[in-house]
Amino acid sequence: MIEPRWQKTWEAQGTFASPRLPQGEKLYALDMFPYPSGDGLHVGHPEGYTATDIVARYARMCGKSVLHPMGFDAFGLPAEEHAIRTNTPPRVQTEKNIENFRRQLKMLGFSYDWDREISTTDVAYFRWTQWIFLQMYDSWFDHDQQRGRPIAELPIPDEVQQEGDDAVRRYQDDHRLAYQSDAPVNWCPALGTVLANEEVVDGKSERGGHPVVRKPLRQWMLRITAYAQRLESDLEGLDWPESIKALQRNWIGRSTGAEVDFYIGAGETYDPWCQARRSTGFPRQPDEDCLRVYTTRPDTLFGATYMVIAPEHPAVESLTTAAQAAAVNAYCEQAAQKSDLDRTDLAKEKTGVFTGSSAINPVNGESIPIWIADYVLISYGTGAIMAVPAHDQRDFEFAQQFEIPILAVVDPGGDTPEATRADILAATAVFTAEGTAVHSGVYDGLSTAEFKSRITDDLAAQGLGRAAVNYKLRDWLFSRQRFWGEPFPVLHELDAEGQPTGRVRTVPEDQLPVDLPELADFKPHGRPEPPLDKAADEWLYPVLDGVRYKRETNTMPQWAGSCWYYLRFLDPHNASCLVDPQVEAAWMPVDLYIGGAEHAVLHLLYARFWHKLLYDRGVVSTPEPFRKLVNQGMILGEDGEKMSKSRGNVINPDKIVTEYGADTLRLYEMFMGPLTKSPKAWSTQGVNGVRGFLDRVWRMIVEEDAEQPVVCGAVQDVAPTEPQNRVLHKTIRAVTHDLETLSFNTAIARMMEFTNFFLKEDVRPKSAMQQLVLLLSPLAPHLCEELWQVLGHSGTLAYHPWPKYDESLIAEDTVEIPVQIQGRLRGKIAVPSDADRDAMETAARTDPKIAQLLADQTVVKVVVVPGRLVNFVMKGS
RNA sequence: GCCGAAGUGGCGGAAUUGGCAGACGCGCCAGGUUCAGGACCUGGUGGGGGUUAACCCCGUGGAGGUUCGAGUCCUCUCUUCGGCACCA
Repeated sequence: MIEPRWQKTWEAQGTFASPRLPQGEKLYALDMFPYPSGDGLHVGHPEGYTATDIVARYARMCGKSVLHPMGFDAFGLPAEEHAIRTNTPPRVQTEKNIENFRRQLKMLGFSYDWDREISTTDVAYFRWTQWIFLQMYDSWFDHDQQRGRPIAELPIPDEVQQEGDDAVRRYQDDHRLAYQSDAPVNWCPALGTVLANEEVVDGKSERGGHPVVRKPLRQWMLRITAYAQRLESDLEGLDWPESIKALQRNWIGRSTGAEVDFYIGAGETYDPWCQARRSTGFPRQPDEDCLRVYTTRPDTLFGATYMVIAPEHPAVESLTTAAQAAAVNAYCEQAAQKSDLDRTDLAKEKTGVFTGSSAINPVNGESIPIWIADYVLISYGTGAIMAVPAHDQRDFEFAQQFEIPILAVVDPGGDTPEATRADILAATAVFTAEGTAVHSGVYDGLSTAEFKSRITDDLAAQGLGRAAVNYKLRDWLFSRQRFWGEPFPVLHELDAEGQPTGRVRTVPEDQLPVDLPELADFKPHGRPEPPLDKAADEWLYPVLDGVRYKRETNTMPQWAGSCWYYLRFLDPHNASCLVDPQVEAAWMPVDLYIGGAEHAVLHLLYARFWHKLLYDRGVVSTPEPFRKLVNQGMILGEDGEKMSKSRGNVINPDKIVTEYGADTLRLYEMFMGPLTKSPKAWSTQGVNGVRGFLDRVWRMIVEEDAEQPVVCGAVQDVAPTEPQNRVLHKTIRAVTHDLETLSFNTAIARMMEFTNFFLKEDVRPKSAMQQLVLLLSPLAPHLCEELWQVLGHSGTLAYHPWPKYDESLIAEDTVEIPVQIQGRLRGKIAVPSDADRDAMETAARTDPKIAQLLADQTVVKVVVVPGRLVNFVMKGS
């Protein structure tokens, strides 16, 4: 077997070790590192990995310094579940799985620099994951400068300062990029454990089908929303698929509109309030006697016939009248029980309850009722809306349900596909698009766009509103109730009774890492608190500077380790910092990042967020980590269905390598179609075809049936003939171009054509054979190294200069040109390749067949494209 | 509902970006080789018509349009896949 032999050679000689710093042009080619599952490598993995490997090998032959690393994203739920099931430490199984993955990756001949291998579960690695968390904790976001800054630089307002140190501390805590908050968890009493979202199906545990309830728990959040603006606008400069950018933009969900305050005080105090607002302007925080809403359609203010606040809105209590109290309490309690899913998917009918109070519409002074309904989310905008039923689908449904008046204030100007103009103006149909204002006082007749900007300005002048931007993006719930994840480097201070004081202290940097404790067993302890609460006291209760603490027992989510692994590859063994700044500046950004589209949003957004914080804190030198991103397509089974054990259509890479070889697997996956095409169905016949091609390449160069591989007789040390040179140089040109554009399928097709041609040649110039071996080597490295040796070379070809093509050897003396009449193909002529228009037209007219067709016809126009075609246009066309 | 991607032979897919549609591979057909099977080699292979020759017509999901010329550009439309989905 030649493949394992070459793999050993590469490893023994350190062929693919990257230099600490690049010399000359650099290429950082990165794969999305895998989660080492117990099932081993899936054929989807080698697809992207082969693509980056080809690019990396090609770049080396072009003289670039290449960084091409691999590692493992090894924290995760399956290992934890396995540990619970077998009561063995998760690290044991994880390391077995990594070993298997490493074996499989090496078997495929990827040119990784294995000295840089990392796993997110390495203590020496997650030490720096914890360190980055400390940077988050130590940062606040300066909205004026749009960047994260050290918490020490946070300006403290005087009134806070006067309240004392505790107030200052709380104020800082409220501004940190990592902060604590109560967030609901999926608590399953029957299993006695907290479940991840993916372990909950229809409100029941995936395993066992036990009921799951939502229970608030103190957890860590990351303030990713602070970076929403930059995460969106910086997408523009990235060489990413537009579809992925669209997905991220959609996820960030920027919208523009206005915030407006509705007065909720007593009617007779409305005028003085308005007066006061005119002088004070729009306050940063709304005062108690108003309800602040966010709307993208301030132009529909005149059509607001009621308001809605979320059940969790702080004003619920004060707005509820005695008569409504019972109904409101019941409704809010019910809403609290529902999960987000229940509130969306299952709620076909709008629900809500009247508070008994009303507010005053600032544009016309009219009083409108305030309702509570769970179709308004506390987590978006201000948690309160003005409802314009005539021009919002949800409000329309709600108003119909509860018989609230509907007033049309936007004239569509004509019938729409859904409704007539008359229905819309009569408010019996909803219209949500833009139009012309009606029933809007002095604003009547304005277009939606004009109206929006005009009324926003007017409200701002009166101190009643202001332009505002909102994002769908939410802060990132960053803690998990798991034992197989990075511990937080955080300590909770305890008082003399052993109760938490509420003060938090971070583990000093020089005491990192905080390693995971050894657990006696892995069974759930039956409480919603994290499983690490079972750890031994010496881990759980450290004493620092004479103060006793309890460690944070939440762990970080799996995303944490993958947020920055691309940085550690640059300097994986550095014990004194995350990455040497000189090394970072030399290698970053990642030039090519290939992985599955399933990470389009979360991983790529989280990683960009972390990178931006590290950029703001001076750890990295680029604002974005991944310059070019490519998503490989999904590979389906032979039946065209997604591969799964239950369907029995899983293709095992080990089996393919055993039967056909690694080069065949690599080449086949690249030949299946465009890299990014998705999905692609596996075809064993296709694998066979590719194997046949590699066999023909071998036979083209090597003597068959010889004891030892020797160059076959047809391969001779002679200069190529003119046609041979043409094929050779065309192939070099096409393959070079195709590798640059990641069009591996066509590159392979071009080399097949080369092979088909030269197999028929009785004499095959050795120089041409060598060039082909070089061209094919990034794709099928084992075979090509072997052929290179057979052709008489001693070392590896991995750094041999890439073949160059000579345009003058490609050019033909004469070319065949299609002749068209009325745009239809009617004949072909052979002309000198440099023939001018006149010569081409003459040649076409002289062709017997064309001449006959042109006889008795009036040619009104002749289109001649030199080197391409001749087209005669007749009268009457 | 909104956003995005894609529809080309029996199949996977090419087409230097407006210039000979179907490269290359699979499959299939015929022939060669072989005890046989497989492997390998040679030739053919979009559909229809034709005196089976020359040649003609049709053809890139569908309908229009722009152009001397459209798989490629524009408008409308259908289908499939992926994502988001009470975000005011």
